[in-house]
Amino acid sequence: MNKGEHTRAAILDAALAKASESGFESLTIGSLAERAGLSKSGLFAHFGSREELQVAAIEAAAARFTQTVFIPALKARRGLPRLRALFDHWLDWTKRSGLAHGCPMQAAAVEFDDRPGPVRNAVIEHFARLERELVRAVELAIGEGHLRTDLDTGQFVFDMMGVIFAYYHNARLIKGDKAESRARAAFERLVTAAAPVA
Amino acid sequence: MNKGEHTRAAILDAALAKASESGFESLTIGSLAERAGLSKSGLFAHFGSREELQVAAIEAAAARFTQTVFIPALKARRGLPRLRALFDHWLDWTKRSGLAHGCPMQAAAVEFDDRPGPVRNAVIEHFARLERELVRAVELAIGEGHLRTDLDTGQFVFDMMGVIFAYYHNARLIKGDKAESRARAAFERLVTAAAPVA
DNA sequence: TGACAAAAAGCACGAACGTTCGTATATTTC
DNA sequence: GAAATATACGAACGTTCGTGCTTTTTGTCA
Repeated sequence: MNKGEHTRAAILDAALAKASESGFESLTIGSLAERAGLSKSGLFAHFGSREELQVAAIEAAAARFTQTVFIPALKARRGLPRLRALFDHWLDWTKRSGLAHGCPMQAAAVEFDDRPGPVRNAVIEHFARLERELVRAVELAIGEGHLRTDLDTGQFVFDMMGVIFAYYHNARLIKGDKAESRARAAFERLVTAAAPVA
Repeated sequence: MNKGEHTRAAILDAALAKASESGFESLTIGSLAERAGLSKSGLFAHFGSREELQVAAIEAAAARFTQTVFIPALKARRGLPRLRALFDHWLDWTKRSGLAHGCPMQAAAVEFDDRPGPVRNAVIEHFARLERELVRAVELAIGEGHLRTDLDTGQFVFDMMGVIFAYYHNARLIKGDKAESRARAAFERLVTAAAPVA
């Protein structure tokens, strides 16, 4: 890896950590340069603009999500086990990837849902791909005979995302210690309701 | 109402509209003054600081939520009908209160979940009260015989909030037109699963 | 080791930030 | 109507914002 690519990666690391704490809107050139141990202009040179920096940070977060959630889940047997693995890794992916202060993608989704532009497009793209992959995983589980054949896959994914959102809300804002157990219980109820008819 | 209180209310109206669009962090004195037709200093005099302005905006949003969601729901018969009314009004409360660009409380929850201070405290207080009221509504439904007596009320509220979060995510970011029908379907499944044993 | 490219820093800019003044004009109270 | 208070204004503060330009340092390879 080049020197330039190396520092660029380091900058994005710092950017993700900061975005996890206080959102992507807090990604200012100055504060990020200080955190990364660079001068403003030195950092700025790596990205053409602040917006490009934000987009790069979104893409870095998405890549890390893939690396922390999807890739490891492939080790589980396909079907329901893999779907469970996806859910498990999704629950604690922020901890496992050093972003202990919350899911940056969710923050980005809320911050940019009404602000058209490249950043919003990047966020939308990530969630669209995430949804596609989840639907595919559910379909695989159906194919393996682990879930009902007449299951509404889109609805299942919708419900699953709701559980995740509720978990992050509870764990981060309220600091409720029951968040994880409730999230798991909710997911189990989802799976049970989608089980094949006996 | 005094002249001062009147303009203060007008400022908070503008603040809520802006926060609905682009979050509470976007509530700058200058831009808000321009939108409200005041000078920066004129607006500033109504609040001791930007932070106090943000807190006031949170409280105004919470009050409007109460007015748009809870108060009208009291007209429904207590028990399950009222719980349904709460869910219905919660789904479209942003439209019905002129905040078409999304739920400001959810935005605030994500923006401030890791930033201690008065703003965060105000957000936490709102969600704590919301949760209390929801639990109470569920308990009433149990008392009326509309829901199982052994229902885990906290879990039910957790699930219900998940549905709402998934709805707002889908409707706002993805602009999915199925968001509402899926949210209603998810809530119905929740209610069915919590129905009394026959 | 020297030449050349890449990377980082230095410097400056206009604009916007929150905040503090002093002052002028409405509004309320007597 | 006079006195007192509320309300709003405009100017300026020091700071930070994003973004250009130029210069210096650093890395890379013949």
